[in-house]
Amino acid sequence: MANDPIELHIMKKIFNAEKLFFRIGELSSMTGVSTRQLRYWEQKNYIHSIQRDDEQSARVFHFKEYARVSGIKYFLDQGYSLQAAVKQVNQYIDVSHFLHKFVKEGIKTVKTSNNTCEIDLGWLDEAKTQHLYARLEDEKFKYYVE
DNA sequence: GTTCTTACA
DNA sequence: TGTAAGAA
Repeated sequence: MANDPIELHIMKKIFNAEKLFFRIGELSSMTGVSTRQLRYWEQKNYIHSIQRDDEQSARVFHFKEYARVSGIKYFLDQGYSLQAAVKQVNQYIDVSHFLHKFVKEGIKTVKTSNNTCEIDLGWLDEAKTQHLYARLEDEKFKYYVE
């Protein structure tokens, strides 16, 4: 069974981050950002919570907001203004989207056995005559065309 | 007990 | 941005 290819959509089901939600108190203790700040940042449209039934009900934040808040907090601690910190975080989130897209589309199948790994990176050419593979050898990835 | 808004420092 | 109030 160890040689069965790993399917990425199964991994996504095993760890489905889309289902993670937090209330303001949790998000605050997770990030070290006060609830007062979180409410203010949301009012400024720097972060967003999920649609509420009415303005009096508790905010609910998606896990992606945890990454955003943590990022803003990081750059704030580095001395950036709140505005500049948000701008920095937006750039990093853009990069993370590109990387996610790259992994999602670029990795076809993964085979593993005994601490080795082979990743099928798909067709190398338009004519689809050659596949590009990455293999783990001696703790390092090497690339092959076959 | 937690979160909400509003208001003041 | 922190803190305190009273309500939900």
